[in-house]
Amino acid sequence: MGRTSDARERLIEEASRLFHEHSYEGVGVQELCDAADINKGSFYHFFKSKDELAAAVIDAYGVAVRDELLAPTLADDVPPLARIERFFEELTREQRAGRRDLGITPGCPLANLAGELCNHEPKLRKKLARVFDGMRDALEATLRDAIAKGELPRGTNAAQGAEALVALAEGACLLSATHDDPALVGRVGRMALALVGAKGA
Amino acid sequence: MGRTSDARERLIEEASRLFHEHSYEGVGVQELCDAADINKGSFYHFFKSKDELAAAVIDAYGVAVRDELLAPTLADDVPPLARIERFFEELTREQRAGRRDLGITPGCPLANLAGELCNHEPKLRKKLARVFDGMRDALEATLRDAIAKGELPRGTNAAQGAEALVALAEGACLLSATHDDPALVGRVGRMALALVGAKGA
DNA sequence: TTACAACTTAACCGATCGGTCAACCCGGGA
DNA sequence: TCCCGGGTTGACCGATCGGTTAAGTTGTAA
Repeated sequence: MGRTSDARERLIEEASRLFHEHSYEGVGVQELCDAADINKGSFYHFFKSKDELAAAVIDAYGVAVRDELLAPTLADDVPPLARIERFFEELTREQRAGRRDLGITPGCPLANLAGELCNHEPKLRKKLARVFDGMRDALEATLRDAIAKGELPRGTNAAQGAEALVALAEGACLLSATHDDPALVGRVGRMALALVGAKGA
Repeated sequence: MGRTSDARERLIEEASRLFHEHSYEGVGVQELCDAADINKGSFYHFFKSKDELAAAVIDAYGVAVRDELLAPTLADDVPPLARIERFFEELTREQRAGRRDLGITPGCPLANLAGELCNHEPKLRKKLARVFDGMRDALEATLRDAIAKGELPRGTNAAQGAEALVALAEGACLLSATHDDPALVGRVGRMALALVGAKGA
């Protein structure tokens, strides 16, 4: 077995799914092992605890957010504010897809995990915070671009605007999951431009 | 024992605290009973399951939100938009108080619970949705008042604005907990008026 | 060919999980 | 006085919890 077996990656994949479908505390190590088709002993060969698997799952979420959400939607092939709109449209699409595939509106895996873990696992909490920071930074750069291109007033505070956009997006996903209504993200997203001070919205 | 003993209420109180400090799945029935100083058998005299206790906890949250958050902050002793500002200031104060008392920024108990439960307990999910609806309705009424008093343009969509405000508030609480930074709610809250279309912000 | 490290296997640990049970305690109405 | 019913008690249920252990089974490199 010269190269790393894929058992570890299967574990991370299945854990991402199960943590999101249920919750962190609601999924047992045995269930994770069954899903990844490995033995419990192997689990503890790859991860020294369930927490450590959660850390790996959060890292994987971070990569997915960057590569599958931020990079495509905030790419500079369209004007800056249109990227923000595209960002929220993609969130809406994900909620709709989740609802189609699972029968329920899933919400944001990061937010759901954050709500559960923020009060008792400082290490995981900080890891989640760093993923949110990545979202904020990408949105902030987009807002700065919008200011530079005259789409937003010169005085606009890009840092605070980006922070508020992340809050709006995560809150919208949470509400959309709670109401089982993917369209809620779309409605809220359509107000996002007003939040950062765009005139037309 | 003519009147209902207070064991049931102690249980709800302690469960509100423990579900928030840890999480729903992360707190066992035995721990709940210890905190409320009752026997496990008594637990199942008052509630036929842990789920049913959670339902009672959500109801209690709903009352607290109405009486301790919405009623005082959205009272009409100040102009409508100032009430919205007061609403977010109160959220900030709660995060700060939580941090002082518990050592961590707690986030919103509703949001944390919602993130954990929305994907597998439809009955509790709907109960949580109704509490969020209460927040939205109160904010919507405030926005309508703002429109009537000329603080917002006539064309403002109060319903969607209120929905977005709830998303913004819950998202801000979640981020503030994740970053352990109560001030985040304040910063985001200061942008709330821009979200609904106020000019001055 | 041997040796070692990566990996797998399945039995096992004490603790805890959500939930049940039958016995009991005790105050108020008849 | 007796009984009844809300409330309490603590032992108990099988299942599962997160985690450990020791003995294999590999592929690979010396």
